Amino acid sequence: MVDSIASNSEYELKCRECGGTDLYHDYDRAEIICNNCGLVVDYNMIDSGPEWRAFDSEQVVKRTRTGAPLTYLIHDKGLSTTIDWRNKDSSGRDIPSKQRAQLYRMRKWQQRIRVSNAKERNLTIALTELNKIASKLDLPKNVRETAAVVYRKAVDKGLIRGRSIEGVVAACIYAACRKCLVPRTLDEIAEAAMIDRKEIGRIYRFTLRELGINLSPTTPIDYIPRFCSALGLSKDVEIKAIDILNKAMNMQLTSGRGPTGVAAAAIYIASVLIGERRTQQEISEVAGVTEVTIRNRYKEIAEKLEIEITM
DNA sequence: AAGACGAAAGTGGTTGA
DNA sequence: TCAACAACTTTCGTCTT
Repeated sequence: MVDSIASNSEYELKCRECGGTDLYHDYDRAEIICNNCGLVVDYNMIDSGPEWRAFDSEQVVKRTRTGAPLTYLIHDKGLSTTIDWRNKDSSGRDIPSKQRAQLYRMRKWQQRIRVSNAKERNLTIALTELNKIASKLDLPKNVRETAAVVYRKAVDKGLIRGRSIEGVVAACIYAACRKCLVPRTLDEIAEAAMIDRKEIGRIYRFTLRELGINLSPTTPIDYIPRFCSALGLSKDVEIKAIDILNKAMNMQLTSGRGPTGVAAAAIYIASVLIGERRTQQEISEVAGVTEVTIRNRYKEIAEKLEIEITM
């Protein structure tokens, strides 16, 4: 996330996904959210300005900085009161039996109010599921938040009815990964969520259409950092691979090709050129494509870019 | 022996009538 | 709804290091 702060230097912020400038600065949560497509543009930003500087649009936002951080990952955004289950008062003494009964009733109502209607209940289940899947995939927090935002929109639009909560959650995660430019393949998500890949894809397309979200197609470059680190390759290889991809994309060598296959081929070429060779099989495993595809792609690229590969 | 290569047949998804 | 189609996969025999 550091580089995104740097590249969006000096608050000339646009959503890097849809280009929208309608950004919601949530200073309480230290996040910037695109009102157009729901992307969590940035998080953990530092509010460097003094309290009184929030004078225009931010004035509606509460200026106080106290309280627990809000999060979209808890169904009530972390705002609820929780009543302790222990029968002790604040100084640790036992609470007399008369008041215990009252406390019991309070807890009961608290529970009822906290998860009051169908939507709340749905969110509770879904967000738990979301975190479970996201943990399996080691997804960073901003991706989870983005997925949660998308899911909330889906619930508001009533898109869940007729679909499984898990399926929609998986689709939201898939979308969030792409929005945040850390794409996972449908296969990876399907495995973590234990849902059929086709179903996730179907729900994904449906959700995007219904919510009017536009995602630019993933580029092979988005996959490079993850694949390289999975292969234990150095930054040099990564840079070289991205360099190759940029040239290849300029020459229209990537259109119509699966981005993972192209990324795998670029890494293969780069690893050979830099001298940190990985076998086609090793790369094919992390990229989720076959050696044959890597071969086909890298033949094309090497030929057109006139790169000599000596074994 | 491992890795790379490439032909051939099979598969799943998109497109256009 | 169906057939055509391109991309990709699987499989397998051969070549190279």
